[in-house]
Amino acid sequence: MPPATTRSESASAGRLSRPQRVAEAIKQWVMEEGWQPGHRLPSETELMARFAMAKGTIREAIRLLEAQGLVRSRTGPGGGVFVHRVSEPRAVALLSNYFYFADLSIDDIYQLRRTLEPELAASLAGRLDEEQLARLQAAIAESAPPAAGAHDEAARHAASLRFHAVLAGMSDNPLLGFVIRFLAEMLGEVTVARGLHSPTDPELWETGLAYQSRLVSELRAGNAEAARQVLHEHMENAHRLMKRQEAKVIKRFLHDRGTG
Amino acid sequence: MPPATTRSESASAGRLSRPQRVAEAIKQWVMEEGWQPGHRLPSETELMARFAMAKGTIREAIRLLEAQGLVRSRTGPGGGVFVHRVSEPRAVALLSNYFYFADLSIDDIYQLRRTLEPELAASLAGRLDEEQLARLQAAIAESAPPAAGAHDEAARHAASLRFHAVLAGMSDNPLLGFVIRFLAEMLGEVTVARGLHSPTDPELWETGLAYQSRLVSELRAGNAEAARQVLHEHMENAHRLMKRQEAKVIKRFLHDRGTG
DNA sequence: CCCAATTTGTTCGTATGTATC
DNA sequence: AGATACATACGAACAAATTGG
Repeated sequence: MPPATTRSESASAGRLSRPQRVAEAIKQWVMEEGWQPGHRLPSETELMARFAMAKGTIREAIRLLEAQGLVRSRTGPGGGVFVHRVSEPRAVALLSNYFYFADLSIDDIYQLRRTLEPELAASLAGRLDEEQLARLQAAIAESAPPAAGAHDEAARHAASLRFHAVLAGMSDNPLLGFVIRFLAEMLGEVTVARGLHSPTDPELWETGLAYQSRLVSELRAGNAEAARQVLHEHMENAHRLMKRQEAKVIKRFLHDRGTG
Repeated sequence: MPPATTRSESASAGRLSRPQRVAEAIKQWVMEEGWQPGHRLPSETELMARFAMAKGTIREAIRLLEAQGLVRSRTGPGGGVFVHRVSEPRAVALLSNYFYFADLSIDDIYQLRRTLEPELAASLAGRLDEEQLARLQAAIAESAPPAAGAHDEAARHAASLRFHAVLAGMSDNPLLGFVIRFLAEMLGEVTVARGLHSPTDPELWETGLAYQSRLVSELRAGNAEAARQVLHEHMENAHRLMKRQEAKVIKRFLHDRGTG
Protein backbone atom coordinates (compact mmCIF):
# COMPACT_ATOMS: atom_id res chain seq x y z
CA MET A 1 0.00 0.00 0.00
CA PRO A 2 2.56 2.56 -1.07
CA PRO A 3 1.27 6.06 -1.84
CA ALA A 4 -2.32 5.37 -0.74
CA THR A 5 -3.40 8.73 -2.03
CA THR A 6 -6.75 9.35 -0.47
CA ARG A 7 -8.47 11.57 -2.99
CA SER A 8 -10.20 13.70 -0.41
CA GLU A 9 -6.85 14.47 1.13
CA SER A 10 -5.10 15.40 -2.07
CA ALA A 11 -7.97 17.66 -3.01
CA SER A 12 -8.01 19.57 0.24
CA ALA A 13 -4.25 19.89 0.51
CA GLY A 14 -3.69 21.55 -2.82
CA ARG A 15 -0.61 20.69 -4.83
CA LEU A 16 1.97 20.51 -2.10
CA SER A 17 4.16 17.45 -1.93
CA ARG A 18 3.79 15.18 1.04
CA PRO A 19 6.97 16.22 2.77
CA GLN A 20 5.85 19.82 2.44
CA ARG A 21 2.48 19.05 3.97
CA VAL A 22 4.06 17.12 6.81
CA ALA A 23 6.52 19.93 7.47
CA GLU A 24 3.69 22.47 7.57
CA ALA A 25 1.67 20.24 9.85
CA ILE A 26 4.56 19.86 12.26
CA LYS A 27 5.19 23.61 12.23
CA GLN A 28 1.54 24.25 13.02
CA TRP A 29 1.64 21.60 15.69
CA VAL A 30 4.64 23.20 17.38
CA MET A 31 2.97 26.61 17.37
CA GLU A 32 -0.33 25.29 18.72
CA GLU A 33 1.35 23.40 21.53
CA GLY A 34 3.63 26.33 22.21
CA TRP A 35 6.68 24.07 22.25
CA GLN A 36 9.86 25.96 23.00
CA PRO A 37 13.42 25.42 21.77
CA GLY A 38 14.79 22.20 23.21
CA HIS A 39 11.48 20.36 23.13
CA ARG A 40 11.75 16.95 21.55
CA LEU A 41 9.43 16.02 18.72
CA PRO A 42 8.11 12.48 18.37
CA SER A 43 10.63 10.05 16.93
CA GLU A 44 10.70 9.28 13.24
CA THR A 45 8.93 6.00 13.93
CA GLU A 46 6.14 7.75 15.79
CA LEU A 47 5.82 10.37 13.09
CA MET A 48 5.61 7.61 10.50
CA ALA A 49 2.69 6.15 12.40
CA ARG A 50 0.99 9.49 13.04
CA PHE A 51 1.13 10.68 9.44
CA ALA A 52 0.86 7.17 7.96
CA MET A 53 3.84 7.76 5.73
CA ALA A 54 7.13 6.07 5.05
CA LYS A 55 10.41 6.91 6.68
CA GLY A 56 11.82 8.62 3.61
CA THR A 57 8.90 11.02 3.40
CA ILE A 58 9.11 11.92 7.07
CA ARG A 59 12.83 12.46 6.78
CA GLU A 60 12.40 14.79 3.81
CA ALA A 61 9.87 16.77 5.83
CA ILE A 62 12.36 17.09 8.67
CA ARG A 63 15.02 18.26 6.24
CA LEU A 64 12.63 21.00 5.10
CA LEU A 65 12.30 22.21 8.68
CA GLU A 66 16.00 21.80 9.32
CA ALA A 67 16.91 24.04 6.39
CA GLN A 68 14.75 26.78 7.88
CA GLY A 69 16.67 26.42 11.12
CA LEU A 70 13.56 25.40 13.03
CA VAL A 71 14.69 21.95 14.15
CA ARG A 72 17.88 20.08 14.81
CA SER A 73 18.32 16.36 15.03
CA ARG A 74 20.70 14.27 17.06
CA THR A 75 21.41 10.56 16.86
CA GLY A 76 21.63 8.07 19.66
CA PRO A 77 19.47 7.34 22.71
CA GLY A 78 17.84 10.47 24.01
CA GLY A 79 18.36 11.78 20.51
CA GLY A 80 15.67 12.78 18.11
CA VAL A 81 14.37 15.91 16.46
CA PHE A 82 14.32 19.03 18.62
CA VAL A 83 12.66 22.40 18.27
CA HIS A 84 15.40 24.89 17.63
CA ARG A 85 15.58 28.66 17.78
CA VAL A 86 16.67 30.01 14.43
CA SER A 87 20.17 31.37 14.90
CA GLU A 88 21.06 34.80 13.61
CA PRO A 89 23.83 33.57 11.31
CA ARG A 90 21.36 31.20 9.71
CA ALA A 91 18.72 33.93 9.35
CA VAL A 92 21.34 36.13 7.74
CA ALA A 93 22.35 33.36 5.37
CA LEU A 94 18.76 32.62 4.38
CA LEU A 95 18.09 36.29 3.71
CA SER A 96 21.33 36.64 1.76
CA ASN A 97 20.00 34.05 -0.64
CA TYR A 98 17.14 36.37 -1.48
CA PHE A 99 19.50 39.15 -2.50
CA TYR A 100 21.86 36.86 -4.37
CA PHE A 101 20.18 37.66 -7.69
CA ALA A 102 19.32 41.27 -6.82
CA ASP A 103 22.82 42.74 -7.27
CA LEU A 104 22.65 45.43 -4.64
CA SER A 105 24.67 48.57 -5.08
CA ILE A 106 26.81 50.32 -2.51
CA ASP A 107 24.28 53.14 -2.60
CA ASP A 108 21.41 50.77 -1.79
CA ILE A 109 23.14 49.52 1.31
CA TYR A 110 24.22 52.94 2.48
CA GLN A 111 20.77 54.40 2.07
CA LEU A 112 19.76 52.14 4.95
CA ARG A 113 23.01 52.33 6.88
CA ARG A 114 23.11 56.10 7.01
CA THR A 115 19.51 56.10 8.20
CA LEU A 116 19.59 53.33 10.76
CA GLU A 117 23.03 53.59 12.33
CA PRO A 118 22.50 57.12 13.64
CA GLU A 119 19.17 56.02 15.08
CA LEU A 120 20.95 53.14 16.80
CA ALA A 121 23.60 55.48 18.20
CA ALA A 122 21.01 57.86 19.59
CA SER A 123 19.07 55.06 21.26
CA LEU A 124 22.22 53.71 22.96
CA ALA A 125 23.54 57.01 24.32
CA GLY A 126 23.84 56.91 28.10
CA ARG A 127 22.68 53.32 28.27
CA LEU A 128 25.97 51.46 28.03
CA ASP A 129 28.05 50.36 30.99
CA GLU A 130 31.84 50.59 31.11
CA GLU A 131 32.30 46.97 30.07
CA GLN A 132 30.34 47.59 26.86
CA LEU A 133 32.20 50.80 26.14
CA ALA A 134 35.46 48.95 26.62
CA ARG A 135 34.40 46.36 24.06
CA LEU A 136 33.76 49.13 21.56
CA GLN A 137 37.20 50.58 22.23
CA ALA A 138 38.71 47.16 21.66
CA ALA A 139 36.90 46.85 18.34
CA ILE A 140 38.32 50.21 17.27
CA ALA A 141 41.81 49.11 18.25
CA GLU A 142 41.51 46.01 16.11
CA SER A 143 40.82 47.99 12.98
CA ALA A 144 43.67 50.44 13.62
CA PRO A 145 46.88 49.50 11.79
CA PRO A 146 49.69 48.10 13.97
CA ALA A 147 52.20 50.35 12.25
CA ALA A 148 51.33 52.97 9.67
CA GLY A 149 51.74 50.68 6.68
CA ALA A 150 48.83 49.34 4.70
CA HIS A 151 48.99 45.84 6.05
CA ASP A 152 46.03 43.57 5.44
CA GLU A 153 43.45 45.87 3.97
CA ALA A 154 40.66 43.33 3.77
CA ALA A 155 41.12 42.31 7.40
CA ARG A 156 41.04 45.94 8.52
CA HIS A 157 37.87 46.58 6.59
CA ALA A 158 36.29 43.50 8.14
CA ALA A 159 37.33 44.71 11.60
CA SER A 160 35.77 48.07 10.90
CA LEU A 161 32.50 46.38 10.02
CA ARG A 162 32.81 44.38 13.23
CA PHE A 163 32.71 47.59 15.25
CA HIS A 164 29.27 48.26 13.86
CA ALA A 165 28.20 44.68 14.48
CA VAL A 166 29.28 44.93 18.12
CA LEU A 167 27.43 48.21 18.48
CA ALA A 168 24.30 46.69 16.93
CA GLY A 169 24.50 43.80 19.38
CA MET A 170 24.10 46.24 22.25
CA SER A 171 20.69 47.41 21.12
CA ASP A 172 17.73 46.03 23.02
CA ASN A 173 15.79 46.13 19.78
CA PRO A 174 16.40 42.75 18.12
CA LEU A 175 14.98 44.00 14.85
CA LEU A 176 17.31 46.98 14.64
CA GLY A 177 20.28 44.89 15.67
CA PHE A 178 19.54 42.26 13.07
CA VAL A 179 19.06 44.67 10.17
CA ILE A 180 22.25 46.57 10.93
CA ARG A 181 24.32 43.41 11.23
CA PHE A 182 22.77 42.14 8.02
CA LEU A 183 23.72 45.36 6.24
CA ALA A 184 27.29 44.99 7.45
CA GLU A 185 27.32 41.41 6.19
CA MET A 186 25.98 42.39 2.78
CA LEU A 187 28.45 45.24 2.54
CA GLY A 188 31.23 42.76 3.21
CA GLU A 189 29.96 40.41 0.53
CA VAL A 190 29.60 43.17 -2.04
CA THR A 191 33.05 44.60 -1.42
CA VAL A 192 34.67 41.18 -1.55
CA ALA A 193 32.75 40.29 -4.69
CA ARG A 194 33.93 43.47 -6.42
CA GLY A 195 37.47 43.44 -5.06
CA LEU A 196 37.05 46.85 -3.42
CA HIS A 197 40.05 46.38 -1.18
CA SER A 198 42.85 48.36 -2.72
CA PRO A 199 44.87 50.40 -0.22
CA THR A 200 42.67 53.08 1.25
CA ASP A 201 43.44 56.75 1.41
CA PRO A 202 45.10 56.87 4.88
CA GLU A 203 43.67 60.27 5.66
CA LEU A 204 40.08 59.25 5.09
CA TRP A 205 40.69 56.07 7.00
CA GLU A 206 42.03 57.96 10.02
CA THR A 207 38.99 60.18 9.86
CA GLY A 208 36.80 57.11 10.11
CA LEU A 209 38.61 55.90 13.20
CA ALA A 210 38.29 59.35 14.72
CA TYR A 211 34.54 59.21 14.21
CA GLN A 212 34.32 55.89 16.02
CA SER A 213 36.30 57.26 18.98
CA ARG A 214 34.18 60.38 19.16
CA LEU A 215 31.10 58.21 19.06
CA VAL A 216 32.21 56.24 22.10
CA SER A 217 32.80 59.49 23.98
CA GLU A 218 29.34 60.78 23.17
CA LEU A 219 27.77 57.45 24.10
CA ARG A 220 29.51 57.53 27.45
CA ALA A 221 28.44 61.14 28.02
CA GLY A 222 24.87 60.25 27.12
CA ASN A 223 24.52 62.85 24.37
CA ALA A 224 21.96 61.16 22.13
CA GLU A 225 21.77 63.85 19.46
CA ALA A 226 25.52 64.32 19.35
CA ALA A 227 25.97 60.56 18.95
CA ARG A 228 23.41 60.56 16.15
CA GLN A 229 25.22 63.37 14.40
CA VAL A 230 28.64 61.71 14.74
CA LEU A 231 27.42 58.49 13.25
CA HIS A 232 25.60 60.38 10.51
CA GLU A 233 28.85 62.05 9.48
CA HIS A 234 30.72 58.78 9.86
CA MET A 235 28.33 57.12 7.42
CA GLU A 236 28.62 59.94 4.91
CA ASN A 237 32.38 59.66 5.14
CA ALA A 238 32.39 55.88 4.78
CA HIS A 239 30.02 56.09 1.84
CA ARG A 240 32.27 58.58 0.06
CA LEU A 241 35.26 56.38 0.75
CA MET A 242 33.58 53.33 -0.73
CA LYS A 243 32.36 55.23 -3.76
CA ARG A 244 35.89 56.38 -4.40
CA GLN A 245 37.11 52.79 -4.26
CA GLU A 246 34.32 51.76 -6.60
CA ALA A 247 35.35 54.45 -9.05
CA LYS A 248 38.94 53.23 -8.95
CA VAL A 249 37.88 49.68 -9.68
CA ILE A 250 35.74 50.80 -12.61
CA LYS A 251 38.54 52.92 -13.99
CA ARG A 252 40.97 50.02 -13.77
CA PHE A 253 38.44 47.76 -15.36
CA LEU A 254 37.93 50.12 -18.28
CA HIS A 255 41.66 50.53 -18.71
CA ASP A 256 42.31 46.78 -18.75
CA ARG A 257 39.66 46.23 -21.35
CA GLY A 258 40.69 49.22 -23.40
CA THR A 259 37.10 50.28 -23.80
CA GLY A 260 36.52 53.70 -25.29
CA MET B 1 27.44 -1.62 1.62
CA PRO B 2 25.13 0.99 3.10
CA PRO B 3 26.80 4.08 4.57
CA ALA B 4 30.23 3.28 3.11
CA THR B 5 31.80 6.06 5.10
CA THR B 6 35.04 6.86 3.38
CA ARG B 7 37.25 8.07 6.19
CA SER B 8 39.11 10.68 4.21
CA GLU B 9 35.84 12.25 3.21
CA SER B 10 34.27 12.33 6.63
CA ALA B 11 37.40 13.83 8.14
CA SER B 12 37.63 16.73 5.74
CA ALA B 13 33.95 17.55 5.76
CA GLY B 14 33.50 18.08 9.47
CA ARG B 15 30.33 16.90 11.14
CA LEU B 16 27.73 17.81 8.56
CA SER B 17 25.31 15.15 7.47
CA ARG B 18 25.58 13.89 3.94
CA PRO B 19 22.49 15.66 2.63
CA GLN B 20 23.88 18.88 4.08
CA ARG B 21 27.21 18.39 2.38
CA VAL B 22 25.54 17.57 -0.92
CA ALA B 23 23.30 20.64 -0.64
CA GLU B 24 26.31 22.85 0.03
CA ALA B 25 28.19 21.30 -2.85
CA ILE B 26 25.30 21.92 -5.23
CA LYS B 27 24.94 25.50 -4.01
CA GLN B 28 28.64 26.09 -4.59
CA TRP B 29 28.37 24.45 -7.95
CA VAL B 30 25.53 26.72 -9.03
CA MET B 31 27.45 29.81 -7.97
CA GLU B 32 30.65 28.75 -9.69
CA GLU B 33 28.87 27.98 -12.94
CA GLY B 34 26.82 31.14 -12.64
CA TRP B 35 23.62 29.24 -13.34
CA GLN B 36 20.61 31.51 -13.42
CA PRO B 37 16.99 30.88 -12.39
CA GLY B 38 15.40 28.40 -14.75
CA HIS B 39 18.56 26.38 -15.29
CA ARG B 40 18.03 22.67 -14.88
CA LEU B 41 20.22 20.74 -12.48
CA PRO B 42 21.30 17.18 -13.25
CA SER B 43 18.60 14.58 -12.66
CA GLU B 44 18.39 12.65 -9.42
CA THR B 45 19.94 9.67 -11.16
CA GLU B 46 22.89 11.72 -12.37
CA LEU B 47 23.36 13.28 -8.96
CA MET B 48 23.30 9.82 -7.38
CA ALA B 49 26.13 8.81 -9.67
CA ARG B 50 28.10 12.05 -9.26
CA PHE B 51 28.00 12.05 -5.47
CA ALA B 52 27.96 8.24 -5.19
CA MET B 53 25.01 8.32 -2.83
CA ALA B 54 21.61 6.74 -2.62
CA LYS B 55 18.46 8.29 -3.97
CA GLY B 56 17.09 9.12 -0.54
CA THR B 57 20.19 11.07 0.42
CA ILE B 58 20.13 13.10 -2.77
CA ARG B 59 16.46 13.83 -2.31
CA GLU B 60 17.01 15.06 1.24
CA ALA B 61 19.70 17.39 -0.06
CA ILE B 62 17.29 18.78 -2.62
CA ARG B 63 14.68 19.30 0.09
CA LEU B 64 17.26 21.36 1.99
CA LEU B 65 17.71 23.61 -1.01
CA GLU B 66 14.00 23.71 -1.70
CA ALA B 67 13.22 24.94 1.81
CA GLN B 68 15.59 27.85 1.24
CA GLY B 69 13.67 28.70 -1.91
CA LEU B 70 16.72 28.13 -4.09
CA VAL B 71 15.33 25.27 -6.11
CA ARG B 72 12.04 23.96 -7.45
CA SER B 73 11.31 20.54 -8.85
CA ARG B 74 8.79 19.29 -11.36
CA THR B 75 7.88 15.77 -12.38
CA GLY B 76 7.56 14.30 -15.82
CA PRO B 77 9.61 14.57 -19.02
CA GLY B 78 11.31 17.93 -19.22
CA GLY B 79 10.95 18.00 -15.48
CA GLY B 80 13.72 18.00 -12.96
CA VAL B 81 15.22 20.31 -10.39
CA PHE B 82 15.55 23.94 -11.41
CA VAL B 83 17.46 26.87 -10.02
CA HIS B 84 14.90 29.25 -8.61
CA ARG B 85 15.02 32.85 -7.54
CA VAL B 86 13.96 33.16 -3.91
CA SER B 87 10.59 34.88 -3.88
CA GLU B 88 9.97 37.76 -1.55
CA PRO B 89 7.08 36.08 0.28
CA ARG B 90 9.34 33.14 0.99
CA ALA B 91 12.17 35.38 2.18
CA VAL B 92 9.72 37.15 4.45
CA ALA B 93 8.45 33.84 5.81
CA LEU B 94 11.95 32.53 6.46
CA LEU B 95 12.91 35.72 8.26
CA SER B 96 9.69 35.70 10.27
CA ASN B 97 10.77 32.38 11.70
CA TYR B 98 13.80 34.07 13.20
CA PHE B 99 11.66 36.56 15.07
CA TYR B 100 9.08 34.00 16.16
CA PHE B 101 10.81 33.53 19.52
CA ALA B 102 11.95 37.15 19.86
CA ASP B 103 8.59 38.68 20.81
CA LEU B 104 9.01 42.02 19.18
CA SER B 105 7.27 45.02 20.65
CA ILE B 106 5.32 47.68 18.83
CA ASP B 107 8.10 50.07 19.80
CA ASP B 108 10.76 47.87 18.23
CA ILE B 109 8.97 47.85 14.90
CA TYR B 110 8.21 51.55 14.95
CA GLN B 111 11.78 52.48 15.77
CA LEU B 112 12.63 51.22 12.28
CA ARG B 113 9.44 52.32 10.56
CA ARG B 114 9.66 55.91 11.70
CA THR B 115 13.27 55.99 10.52
CA LEU B 116 12.98 54.22 7.18
CA GLU B 117 9.61 55.29 5.84
CA PRO B 118 10.45 59.00 5.77
CA GLU B 119 13.69 58.15 3.99
CA LEU B 120 11.69 56.17 1.44
CA ALA B 121 9.28 59.05 0.92
CA ALA B 122 12.10 61.53 0.39
CA SER B 123 13.80 59.27 -2.14
CA LEU B 124 10.58 58.85 -4.14
CA ALA B 125 9.57 62.51 -4.32
CA GLY B 126 9.34 63.70 -7.91
CA ARG B 127 10.16 60.27 -9.28
CA LEU B 128 6.72 58.73 -9.61
CA ASP B 129 4.60 58.86 -12.74
CA GLU B 130 0.85 59.46 -12.73
CA GLU B 131 0.05 55.76 -12.93
CA GLN B 132 2.01 55.10 -9.74
CA LEU B 133 0.45 58.05 -7.96
CA ALA B 134 -2.98 56.76 -8.97
CA ARG B 135 -2.18 53.37 -7.44
CA LEU B 136 -1.33 55.09 -4.17
CA GLN B 137 -4.62 56.99 -4.27
CA ALA B 138 -6.44 53.71 -4.84
CA ALA B 139 -4.72 52.16 -1.84
CA ILE B 140 -5.85 55.08 0.31
CA ALA B 141 -9.41 54.71 -0.93
CA GLU B 142 -9.43 51.05 0.06
CA SER B 143 -8.62 51.82 3.66
CA ALA B 144 -11.21 54.57 3.90
CA PRO B 145 -14.53 53.39 5.37
CA PRO B 146 -17.43 53.05 2.91
CA ALA B 147 -19.75 54.82 5.32
CA ALA B 148 -18.67 56.36 8.61
CA GLY B 149 -19.35 53.24 10.67
CA ALA B 150 -16.59 51.08 12.06
CA HIS B 151 -17.07 48.21 9.65
CA ASP B 152 -14.33 45.65 9.39
CA GLU B 153 -11.56 47.07 11.51
CA ALA B 154 -9.01 44.37 10.81
CA ALA B 155 -9.51 44.69 7.04
CA ARG B 156 -9.08 48.43 7.19
CA HIS B 157 -5.91 48.12 9.18
CA ALA B 158 -4.57 45.60 6.67
CA ALA B 159 -5.44 47.96 3.83
CA SER B 160 -3.59 50.75 5.59
CA LEU B 161 -0.49 48.60 5.79
CA ARG B 162 -0.93 47.78 2.11
CA PHE B 163 -0.52 51.46 1.25
CA HIS B 164 2.93 51.32 2.73
CA ALA B 165 3.70 48.08 0.96
CA VAL B 166 2.71 49.61 -2.38
CA LEU B 167 4.85 52.65 -1.65
CA ALA B 168 7.80 50.44 -0.75
CA GLY B 169 7.40 48.55 -4.01
CA MET B 170 8.04 51.77 -5.92
CA SER B 171 11.52 52.19 -4.52
CA ASP B 172 14.38 51.26 -6.81
CA ASN B 173 16.28 50.09 -3.75
CA PRO B 174 15.34 46.43 -3.30
CA LEU B 175 16.82 46.39 0.18
CA LEU B 176 14.76 49.33 1.39
CA GLY B 177 11.63 47.96 -0.22
CA PHE B 178 12.09 44.58 1.36
CA VAL B 179 12.74 45.84 4.87
CA ILE B 180 9.74 48.16 4.84
CA ARG B 181 7.42 45.46 3.55
CA PHE B 182 8.80 43.08 6.14
CA LEU B 183 8.12 45.60 8.88
CA ALA B 184 4.55 45.97 7.69
CA GLU B 185 4.19 42.19 7.69
CA MET B 186 5.55 41.88 11.22
CA LEU B 187 3.33 44.69 12.41
CA GLY B 188 0.36 42.83 11.00
CA GLU B 189 1.38 39.62 12.76
CA VAL B 190 1.94 41.35 16.08
CA THR B 191 -1.37 43.19 16.02
CA VAL B 192 -3.27 40.07 15.05
CA ALA B 193 -1.48 38.04 17.70
CA ARG B 194 -2.40 40.56 20.40
CA GLY B 195 -5.90 41.28 19.17
CA LEU B 196 -5.19 44.99 18.71
CA HIS B 197 -8.19 45.53 16.49
CA SER B 198 -10.83 47.13 18.65
CA PRO B 199 -12.62 50.06 17.00
CA THR B 200 -10.16 52.86 16.45
CA ASP B 201 -10.60 56.42 17.52
CA PRO B 202 -12.18 57.83 14.31
CA GLU B 203 -10.46 61.16 14.67
CA LEU B 204 -6.97 59.70 14.83
CA TRP B 205 -7.84 57.41 11.96
CA GLU B 206 -8.97 60.29 9.79
CA THR B 207 -5.75 62.06 10.62
CA GLY B 208 -3.82 59.06 9.33
CA LEU B 209 -5.69 59.11 6.04
CA ALA B 210 -5.06 62.83 5.73
CA TYR B 211 -1.33 62.20 6.11
CA GLN B 212 -1.39 59.66 3.30
CA SER B 213 -3.19 62.10 1.00
CA ARG B 214 -0.81 64.90 1.84
CA LEU B 215 2.07 62.55 1.15
CA VAL B 216 0.84 61.82 -2.36
CA SER B 217 0.57 65.55 -3.03
CA GLU B 218 4.11 66.18 -1.91
CA LEU B 219 5.41 63.23 -3.90
CA ARG B 220 3.71 64.57 -7.02
CA ALA B 221 5.11 68.04 -6.37
CA GLY B 222 8.58 66.61 -5.86
CA ASN B 223 9.11 68.11 -2.42
CA ALA B 224 11.48 65.57 -0.90
CA GLU B 225 11.87 67.17 2.50
CA ALA B 226 8.17 67.90 2.81
CA ALA B 227 7.39 64.29 1.94
CA ARG B 228 9.88 63.14 4.55
CA GLN B 229 8.30 65.36 7.16
CA VAL B 230 4.76 64.21 6.35
CA LEU B 231 5.68 60.57 6.66
CA HIS B 232 7.61 61.29 9.84
CA GLU B 233 4.51 62.80 11.43
CA HIS B 234 2.36 60.02 10.02
CA MET B 235 4.56 57.45 11.73
CA GLU B 236 4.47 59.31 15.03
CA ASN B 237 0.72 59.45 14.77
CA ALA B 238 0.36 55.78 13.87
CA HIS B 239 2.70 54.80 16.67
CA ARG B 240 0.65 56.75 19.21
CA LEU B 241 -2.51 55.15 17.89
CA MET B 242 -1.14 51.65 18.25
CA LYS B 243 0.22 52.32 21.72
CA ARG B 244 -3.20 53.50 22.77
CA GLN B 245 -4.73 50.27 21.46
CA GLU B 246 -2.07 48.30 23.27
CA ALA B 247 -2.90 50.10 26.51
CA LYS B 248 -6.58 49.29 26.07
CA VAL B 249 -5.83 45.61 25.56
CA ILE B 250 -3.64 45.49 28.65
CA LYS B 251 -6.29 47.26 30.72
CA ARG B 252 -8.96 44.81 29.58
CA PHE B 253 -6.62 41.93 30.30
CA LEU B 254 -5.97 43.12 33.82
CA HIS B 255 -9.67 43.69 34.43
CA ASP B 256 -10.62 40.22 33.22
CA ARG B 257 -8.04 38.60 35.42
CA GLY B 258 -8.83 40.80 38.38
CA THR B 259 -5.16 41.28 39.07
CA GLY B 260 -4.32 43.92 41.65
C1' DC C 1 -7.97 8.89 -26.17
C1' DC C 2 -4.58 5.99 -25.03
C1' DC C 3 0.11 4.60 -24.72
C1' DA C 4 4.92 5.09 -23.88
C1' DA C 5 8.78 7.47 -22.07
C1' DT C 6 10.88 10.34 -18.57
C1' DT C 7 11.50 12.22 -14.22
C1' DT C 8 10.26 13.12 -9.55
C1' DG C 9 7.67 11.06 -5.60
C1' DT C 10 6.99 7.33 -2.16
C1' DT C 11 7.35 2.96 0.03
C1' DC C 12 9.50 -0.99 2.30
C1' DG C 13 13.21 -3.78 4.18
C1' DT C 14 17.67 -3.87 5.93
C1' DA C 15 22.05 -2.42 7.68
C1' DT C 16 25.22 1.01 9.88
C1' DG C 17 26.62 4.88 12.79
C1' DT C 18 26.20 7.15 17.21
C1' DA C 19 25.39 8.36 21.77
C1' DT C 20 23.49 6.83 26.39
C1' DC C 21 23.25 3.73 30.16
C1' DA D 1 31.91 -3.85 27.09
C1' DG D 2 27.45 -4.80 25.87
C1' DA D 3 22.64 -3.51 25.27
C1' DT D 4 19.52 -0.10 23.80
C1' DA D 5 17.38 3.62 21.23
C1' DC D 6 17.69 6.60 17.97
C1' DA D 7 18.94 8.93 13.46
C1' DT D 8 21.40 7.93 9.11
C1' DA D 9 21.98 5.63 4.82
C1' DC D 10 21.46 2.14 1.20
C1' DG D 11 18.85 -0.40 -2.52
C1' DA D 12 15.11 -2.06 -5.11
C1' DA D 13 10.65 -1.62 -6.48
C1' DC D 14 6.50 0.87 -7.59
C1' DA D 15 3.34 5.19 -8.01
C1' DA D 16 2.28 9.64 -9.87
C1' DA D 17 2.76 13.44 -12.96
C1' DT D 18 3.84 15.35 -17.27
C1' DT D 19 4.99 15.42 -22.10
C1' DG D 20 4.70 13.75 -26.77
C1' DG D 21 3.32 10.44 -30.23
